[in-house]
Amino acid sequence: MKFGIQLNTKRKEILIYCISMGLLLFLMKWLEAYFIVFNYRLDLFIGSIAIIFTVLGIWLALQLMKPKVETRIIEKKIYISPASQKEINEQEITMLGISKRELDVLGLMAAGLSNEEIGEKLFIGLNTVKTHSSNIFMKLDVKRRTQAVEKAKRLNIIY
Amino acid sequence: MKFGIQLNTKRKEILIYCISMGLLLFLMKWLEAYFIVFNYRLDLFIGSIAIIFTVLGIWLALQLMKPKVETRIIEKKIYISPASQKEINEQEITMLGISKRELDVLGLMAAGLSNEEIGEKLFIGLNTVKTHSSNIFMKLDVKRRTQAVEKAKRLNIIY
DNA sequence: AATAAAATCACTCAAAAGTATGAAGTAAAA
DNA sequence: TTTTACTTCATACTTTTGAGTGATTTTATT
Repeated sequence: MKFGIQLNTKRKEILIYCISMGLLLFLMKWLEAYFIVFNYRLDLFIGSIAIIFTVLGIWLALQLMKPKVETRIIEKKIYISPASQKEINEQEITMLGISKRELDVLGLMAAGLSNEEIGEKLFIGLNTVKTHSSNIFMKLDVKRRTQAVEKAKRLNIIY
Repeated sequence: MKFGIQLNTKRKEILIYCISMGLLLFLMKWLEAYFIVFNYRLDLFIGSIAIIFTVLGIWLALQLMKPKVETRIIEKKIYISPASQKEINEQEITMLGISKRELDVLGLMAAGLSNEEIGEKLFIGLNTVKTHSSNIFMKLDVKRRTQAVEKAKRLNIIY
C-alpha cells in the first residue's frame, strides 16, 4: 500500500517535471527569437540553460531520492533484572516490634548457628540468646527457629 | 575526523563537477560554431544542453545525497529470568547422594516443620525422620537442620 | 529524675533435635 | 542370585531448643 502511494507521488512529480520542462522549452523557444537578436549573448543564454537544468536535475533527483533513506535498525538489548535482590523491609520490622539485638540473633539463626554459637558471636550468654529467640518466635508468631527463618526471609526481614 | 573526510570527499566531487562543467562549456563553445551553421538545429542543441545538464544535475545530486543514512536505534527490552527462581540442581543432588525420601524430608524441614510433623506428612515414624535427617546432615556436611536448609537452598537442592 | 523500652542473665522443666547402633523389608542392579 | 542402595523402624542416650518466670542493668525518652 505504502509503496503504491509512493509510486503515485513519484509519477505525479515526473508528470509535473515533464510539463514544466515542456513549458520551459516553450518559453525558451519564445525567448530564442529575442536572444537571437543579441547573438553575442548566445553563450550566456546557453550557460543559463545549463544552470537552470542542472538545478532542475538536482531538484528532480532530490524529489526522487527522497525515500532513498537507508534505515539501519540497531536493536539495543536492555537487560532487565526483575527485583531479585529485595531490600530489607524496615517497616515490617518496626511493625512487628523486633529490636536490633533480636534482629542480630535472627540473622545468625538464619545462618544456621546454634544458640551457643550465636551467644559467642554476640558476646552474650546462652540464656540471653534463648530469651531473644523466644521473643522473636512470639513476635513472628512461630514455634520453631526454622519457621522463624522461613517467615523472616519471606517477609524480607533478613537476607 | 569522519566528518572532515566526508567533507573533503564532497569538496573533491564539487571540484570535479566544476572542472567538468567548465570543460563542457568550453566544448559547447567550440561546438557552437558548428551548430550555428545549422541554424535550424539550435533548438535541438539547446534541448541537448538541457538534457545533458539535467542528467548532470541528477548525477551531482546523487553524489551529494549518498551519505544520507538514517540510523534508528530501537531499544529492545529483554526480561531475564529472575535469579530467585533457580531451577533445582539435580546434578548436585546425585553428586551428594541424596535420596528421594531424604529430599522430601529436607523440603519439609525447610518449610519449618518439626520431625514429628514431617513424619505425619510422609506417613512415617519419628525415628525414621530422625534417621533421614541424620543422613541428610551427614551428606550435606552440616550439624543442624537450620544449616542444612541454608546450604540446601544455596546449592539449589530445594526451593 | 522518673519512666519505658531494650538488653542482659539465671533457673527449671519439657519438648524437640540429633547421635549411635542395629535390624528388617524392598527394589534395582550386577 | 547376590549385592547394593533405599526405606523403614526401634532403642538408648546426649544435646539443643524452647517455654515460663523473674531479675538486673543499660539506654533512651519524657
